[in-house]
Amino acid sequence: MPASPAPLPGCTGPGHDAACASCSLRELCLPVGLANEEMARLDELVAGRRAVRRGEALFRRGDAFHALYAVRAGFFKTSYTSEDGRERVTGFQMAGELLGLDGLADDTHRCDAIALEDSRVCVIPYASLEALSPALPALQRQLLRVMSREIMREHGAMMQLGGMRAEERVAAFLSDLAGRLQARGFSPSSFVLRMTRQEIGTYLGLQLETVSRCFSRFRDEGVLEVKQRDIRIVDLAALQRLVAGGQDWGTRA
Amino acid sequence: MPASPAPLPGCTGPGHDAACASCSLRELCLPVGLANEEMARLDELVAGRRAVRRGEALFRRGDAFHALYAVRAGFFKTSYTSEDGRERVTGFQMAGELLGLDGLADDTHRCDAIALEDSRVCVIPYASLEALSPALPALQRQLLRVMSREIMREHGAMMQLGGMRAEERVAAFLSDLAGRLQARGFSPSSFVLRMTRQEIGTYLGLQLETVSRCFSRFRDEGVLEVKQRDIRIVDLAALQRLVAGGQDWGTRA
DNA sequence: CGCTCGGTTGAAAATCGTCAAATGGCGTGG
DNA sequence: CCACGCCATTTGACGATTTTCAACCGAGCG
Repeated sequence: MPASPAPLPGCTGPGHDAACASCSLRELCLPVGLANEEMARLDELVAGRRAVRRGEALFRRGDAFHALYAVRAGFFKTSYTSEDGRERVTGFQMAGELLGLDGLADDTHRCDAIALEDSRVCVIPYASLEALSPALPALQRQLLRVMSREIMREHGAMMQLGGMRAEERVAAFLSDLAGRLQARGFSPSSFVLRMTRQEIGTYLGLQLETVSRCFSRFRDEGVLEVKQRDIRIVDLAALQRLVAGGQDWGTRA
Repeated sequence: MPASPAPLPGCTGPGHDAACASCSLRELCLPVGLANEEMARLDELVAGRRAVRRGEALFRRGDAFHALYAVRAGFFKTSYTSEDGRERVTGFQMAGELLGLDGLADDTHRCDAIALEDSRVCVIPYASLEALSPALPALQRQLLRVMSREIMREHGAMMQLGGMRAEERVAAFLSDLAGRLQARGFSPSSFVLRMTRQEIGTYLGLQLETVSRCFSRFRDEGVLEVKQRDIRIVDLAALQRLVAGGQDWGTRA
């Protein structure tokens, strides 16, 4: 790690403990495809880090938009909350994923971002990003790519859900989660859900009871081991078959 | 219209008949918020126009990505098609809306864009856009905004659908359509659907029969007049109440 | 130790998908 | 110009899935 000293012990200070160049997430984060020198400049941009404790908001709907956030560690959900207090989860974000893109549209965040466990993020002031962008075409390109990917993700994942039944949705959810965990070097088969059944439900467009029942059925079928939020995927292939099956009839005859 | 002569009679030539500055869609299209001089430069970028006849593809999944398209007139759908020929519609685009953003992620289009009526688009080569971008921060900003909006649109519209029942989805669909038509100076209450019930269905995650039944029910309730694809919205407020109601219980108890 | 919250499970009710048939428009070809 | 056939749409009946309502369990916390 050439650009920065070893990770600092205290991590809530103004500086950040790992430069982009030495960050283990650089292959999943904004710096994808940037040359070392470019990465260094992006690095200067990162205004600092912020710790968000479980249950706290990184930003809330209505907040002025002035920064993007890269999740460094932890787990977030983004959601809309209607006046009467009911919420719809729009996504779950883990390390290496970007938060705050929703604010670009009109300089105001349109959803809440809540930490589901104690988390840390890199703060990337948007003004600086914009200022630096002309000098770093690769960065701008990457930013657009990330956004495009985001569009595809929603577009893909969510739209597909439209044509799936409950079991298939839950299978898709678990399979997606497993894939993302694996990409980050975590076990794709054994993990702890950071969100409640209710949150999964509103994300998938299902009732919490239905989600619970799906978990139970998978357990009964030997596909999954479930103990509350501890999940062990026994037969990932089976889950993926379910997903594929559901996509297939897509719009069915 | 200072910059260009009146719309030319023949419109399939290499040039385009209305410069961005004089285009009636400039408030809805990429040029939003650009100064006149900036618009002129964007204008130079537009490599030309392309006519796409009903049923033809503007681009298909797998096509190399090299341009964005602004719909100048007409109506498109974007969709994924699985191997067995079933398709899922991911969106409908009308004049002033951008197509092709899906290709940014990895330089390959990930969905099909099909004209639902004879249409014309402005072709904006992405290489030029990227090259010009550093000199036109406002343009870049606008591009990001459009993408952010797109994300919110999907995220918003689609996610909401997750928690809605069939009637509410169809109401949301019609109400959204009415709003977009109005923004373009068309009648928001009387219009012709350019897509089939099936396409609406796959877009909303419903069966075509269910869509048809919803139309019929709305007709019976005096909310709508339906004659095949001719639609007249009699009571828009009622539709909007349905949508709001559906969002409210959002994730229900 | 009692409480609350999250999760599980059951049974009844409602919604939506599935299958089937009939109608009507539109374009093609005679 | 008309007849034919295909496709989109509508409508009905039935069945499957999912929601709703309700009760219960277990873990964590004051």
